Amino acid sequence: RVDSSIVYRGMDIGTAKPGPDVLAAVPHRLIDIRDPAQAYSAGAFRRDALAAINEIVGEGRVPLLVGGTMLYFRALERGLAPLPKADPALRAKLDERGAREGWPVLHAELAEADPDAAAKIHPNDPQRIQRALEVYALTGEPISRLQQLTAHAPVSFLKLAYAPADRADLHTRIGQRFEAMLTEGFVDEVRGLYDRGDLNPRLPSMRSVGYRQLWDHVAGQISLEEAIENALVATRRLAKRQMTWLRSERDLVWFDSANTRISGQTFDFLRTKGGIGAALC
RNA sequence: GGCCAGGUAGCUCAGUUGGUAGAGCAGCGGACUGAAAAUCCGCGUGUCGGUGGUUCGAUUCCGCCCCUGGCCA
Repeated sequence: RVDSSIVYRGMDIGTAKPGPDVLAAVPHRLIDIRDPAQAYSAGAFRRDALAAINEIVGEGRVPLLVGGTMLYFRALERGLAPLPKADPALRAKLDERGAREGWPVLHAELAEADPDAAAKIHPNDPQRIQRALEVYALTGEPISRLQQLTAHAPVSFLKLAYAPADRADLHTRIGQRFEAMLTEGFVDEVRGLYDRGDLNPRLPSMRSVGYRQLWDHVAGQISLEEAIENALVATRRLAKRQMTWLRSERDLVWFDSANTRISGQTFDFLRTKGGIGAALC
């Protein structure tokens, strides 16, 4: 699975994780490999995914990659630069400075160390300013230079996109899916995570769509109605960003909701082609 | 049936002493290299309820009609 949220144990309903019956019938990788208190990353995904792909190919089988975390697909396909991984202590320090001095100040600092990166990063984008400064502090090298060393992945894909052609239809489906999640007990799932006591809303896991908004409700800050509306808005926006990624992909075969039975043919096609499948949903 | 208050963007509303209108939210487009379900950037999308009249010009003023809410019958 190419999915940044489904990696977390105990986050089942809100991530639309496949149930035990499906998992038993179709072997899935990269599910339930992290606790919600931990972080996952594009780099970790790339490492894990390549290992899983090698293993599956070694068994003479065809790996099928499915999911909607488009950065992970891109990291896998186009590779990642040799950058250091996150340094939580350093990030905490930068966060603190950003809150106190304002991110434009840190952006100005970045402009001194790495003008190229600063030119590409907006002064209001804390996450990227922080990352660029982090890389510079850790390596003494500008991130803009290191990114040029990106090595492509040793794999090739057949890329299939599956998305409703009509936006109104997409929004209707989002509403229905969220309704179903609530019926399955999504609120209780979030309450359980809240009650653990060691999680907080700044964690990557708890920033996930649905969890973040229901967390606000469970914490008593907003009503359930508001939380639901906020979650729906966040889901629609997520879907829109995924569409933006898909539109920027080349060599993509599109399917919409009217044409869902693609697995049989596609799989045969993949076997004869000897490639690796990728479904971007 | 009578009186009053409203009818402006998808929603909630502002505004124009008469020169065809703007905020928030929603929405749409884009960026994206170890947090990515994240983070950030950009964009008003409109028969100003309808129809006559006054006027060089009406969303704005006047008449009639329609709709919504409240009060009185």
